[in-house]
Amino acid sequence: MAKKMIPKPTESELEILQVLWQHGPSTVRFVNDELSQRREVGYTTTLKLLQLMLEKGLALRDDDARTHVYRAAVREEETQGLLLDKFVDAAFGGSAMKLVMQALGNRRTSREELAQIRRLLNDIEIQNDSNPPANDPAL
Amino acid sequence: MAKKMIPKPTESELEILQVLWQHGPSTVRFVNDELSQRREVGYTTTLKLLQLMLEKGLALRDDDARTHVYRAAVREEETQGLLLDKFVDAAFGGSAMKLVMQALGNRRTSREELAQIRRLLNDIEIQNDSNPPANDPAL
DNA sequence: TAATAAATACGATTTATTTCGTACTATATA
DNA sequence: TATATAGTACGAAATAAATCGTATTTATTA
Repeated sequence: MAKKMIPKPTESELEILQVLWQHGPSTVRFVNDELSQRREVGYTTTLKLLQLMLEKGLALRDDDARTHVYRAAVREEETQGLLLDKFVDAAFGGSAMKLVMQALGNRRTSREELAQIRRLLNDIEIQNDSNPPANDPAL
Repeated sequence: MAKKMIPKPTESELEILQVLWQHGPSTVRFVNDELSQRREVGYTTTLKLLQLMLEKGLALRDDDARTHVYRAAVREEETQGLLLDKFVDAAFGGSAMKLVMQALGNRRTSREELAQIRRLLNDIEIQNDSNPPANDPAL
């Protein structure tokens, strides 16, 4: 039996998750204020979204006090990874490479960021070398 | 005045665009056959989608013959870039860096692909050097 | 030529998502 | 304490997207 089967967040839910990830446990008021900085959104709309997220298992809440406090029930990296997979499939026909090239090619990337990527690349190559694939043509 | 204001394709429309980008101008029948390999979808559903895409300016068609031929009206890289921007915002809080690190970190990347990225990194650094930002701390 | 098959057109339904109004309850304050 | 304020609950409307059924037309073939 599947453990929980938490669904993929919708656009609006993701927007809220960003707030919760970034700021930690928050009241509806706070989340709504944050969202309102980006676009117009009614208080009860945000409330309803958070209630739905609770039902879906995307959020948890502490309702001991009158003013409830919500927090993310899904981890940031995990969720991003999931969404990334779907996105690579949907928009790049499954090629993560094409996505990376686009992301790097089409925007300004600072020296520090470039260095960061180089370090990651090095790490990956070390991984590859100490753990070569069974069908490595070099073998 | 905005030139055309072609809307962002929906999930299903994107799926169809992938077919058109990959195979070129296609009949409804062909597109539907391709989609059917991935999931169940009725012929008239695909037809309707293509008709909507035509209205929205996402697709063009040649209806000289009885059997119409549709083709993409938007370029692949351009559309991917647009969607990528939105996605980085929605899922990664605007940090393309985080996205790239995730994409590279969480999946197997071959030596050839790694080399390809290094080449791109080099190109970008050369660009940066010949065209340094006004507030470059190194200056 | 009559019947069958293959295609388009398009309204209508279904499903998912977002938004909001209103009722109700608890707290704060004049 | 009475009133105003801030909060939650929740149904329902509004919107967006996908799906489908059926009518109609054109081509194929028996």
